[in-house]
Amino acid sequence: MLLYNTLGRKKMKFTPIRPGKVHMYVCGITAYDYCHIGHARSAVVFDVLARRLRHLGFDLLFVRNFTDIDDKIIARANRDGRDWQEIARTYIDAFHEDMDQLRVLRADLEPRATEYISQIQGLCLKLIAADKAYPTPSGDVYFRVRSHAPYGKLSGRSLDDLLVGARIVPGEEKEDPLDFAVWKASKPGEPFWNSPWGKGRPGWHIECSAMSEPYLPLDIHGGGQDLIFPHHENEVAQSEAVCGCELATHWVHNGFVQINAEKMSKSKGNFQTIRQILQSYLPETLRFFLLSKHYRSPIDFTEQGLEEAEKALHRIYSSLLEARRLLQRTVWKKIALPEDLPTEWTALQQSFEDALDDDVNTASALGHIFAQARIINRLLENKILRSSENTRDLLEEFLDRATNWNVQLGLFGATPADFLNELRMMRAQRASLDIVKVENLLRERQKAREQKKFDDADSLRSQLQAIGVTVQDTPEGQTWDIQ
RNA sequence: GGCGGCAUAGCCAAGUGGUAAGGCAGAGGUCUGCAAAACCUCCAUCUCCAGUUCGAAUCUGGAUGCCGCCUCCA
Repeated sequence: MLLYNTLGRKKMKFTPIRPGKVHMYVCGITAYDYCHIGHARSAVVFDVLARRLRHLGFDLLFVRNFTDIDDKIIARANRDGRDWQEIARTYIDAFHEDMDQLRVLRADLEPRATEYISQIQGLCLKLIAADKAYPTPSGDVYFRVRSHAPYGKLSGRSLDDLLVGARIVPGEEKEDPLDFAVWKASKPGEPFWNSPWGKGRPGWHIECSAMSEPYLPLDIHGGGQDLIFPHHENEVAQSEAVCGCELATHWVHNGFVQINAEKMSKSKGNFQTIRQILQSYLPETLRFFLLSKHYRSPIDFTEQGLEEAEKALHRIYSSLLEARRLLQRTVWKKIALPEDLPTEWTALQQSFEDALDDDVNTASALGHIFAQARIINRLLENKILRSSENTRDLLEEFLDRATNWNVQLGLFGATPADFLNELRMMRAQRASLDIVKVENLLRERQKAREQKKFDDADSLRSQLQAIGVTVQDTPEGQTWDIQ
């Protein structure tokens, strides 16, 4: 498969270092608040990559860490008057709840920074021994950036470029403004661990170097694009300074979720949490929305986007529902299908697979799914072909493919009738619809229709339409939906 | 200021040299007691300019606009 590599800035054929085995490390969250949809995107993107790698037969070891000690966690604990460890636990649990909803599979290993304190200190010692880092009188340890020639190779920056933008804080004990902390002396009242340099806690970047160390070299290292610099650049420097190998051969970075064409972030305060969105939309809607654009491009988060994702899901699930219904038929006839149809049918699924192999192009892959649904719908509509044995075979294959899509994308895996029902309820809730009133009107209309009082029936339909409900008459009776 | 990315129909969005996937919305038609859904048909020459090429949305140069990173951030 082709995978874009930030290191080199082009799509490259993905070949694991150890034949058949893939080590993938993705930077997880800092647990100090509920996850927003930016976190959701990153998680969903790497979830699909993980699913794809497994589908291709790779033995995948997927590691996603938690940062459970950090300035923000401490700040949050102080603000809420809670213990910092409790804060971290709370939001790690919330992360799991949210991600389970979004059908993001758990990583194989989910290490937490505080479980790796001794390894972190060990790394610091190695860096100091190699002259790559130095302690200061106040108990900080800094990485000596200028001692590491390849620094900047991932983010494509030169040290001199960086220096211009570097923040120079007076009174710091750094040898060079570019140096960054691998170990920070703790301030009074802050959590600390004893260390050779006094009481302190790890710097952010070193945590990941310590947690990924047992699995080096990594085949894939991932995270959001904002982590490229400085986080990943610093990780590269730390890890490669001591491990004698490349930290990772492939660097994969997902694009941002934007609001009004601007980056959504906590610092801008324009973020929406996953749980806020899930109050109004189904998890699968959000997942579909996030996968409807290529993972490296920015995606603009809008209500309209979610509603379109909803309609798109509705289309596929309706198709699956009708396919299942027709398959209940017991008598099938020998009727040939149009000549080019089987070829097209096979090609579409191949295109789906090819799209995923081309840098995880989920947007393209989804397009090929819709094209398949159209073929199915066409057969379902055709009064002659719908009773063909060949159609039956295609319908069965369609359902099998949906299972495959579910395995690889985490979409279309629900029972169609259940999904459509949940969707209707979610839409009813958004419209603050009085379900009891709807059902009463439906009953009246049912009666009117049975008595062939079509004017009354139409009037009731209008009333329902006025409150947003669209009624459909099917052979099984009335159904309704909200547009 | 340095580094990087993006610009495709009314909206969303694939497409990295061979003649524009898909979704939403819209128009006409089939089906229907009437509808809805579904199906059929229609709906773009790819920001602009200049190059390379038999041939470019796709490559090169330039212009314009938008975004990101350089400070915590998925």
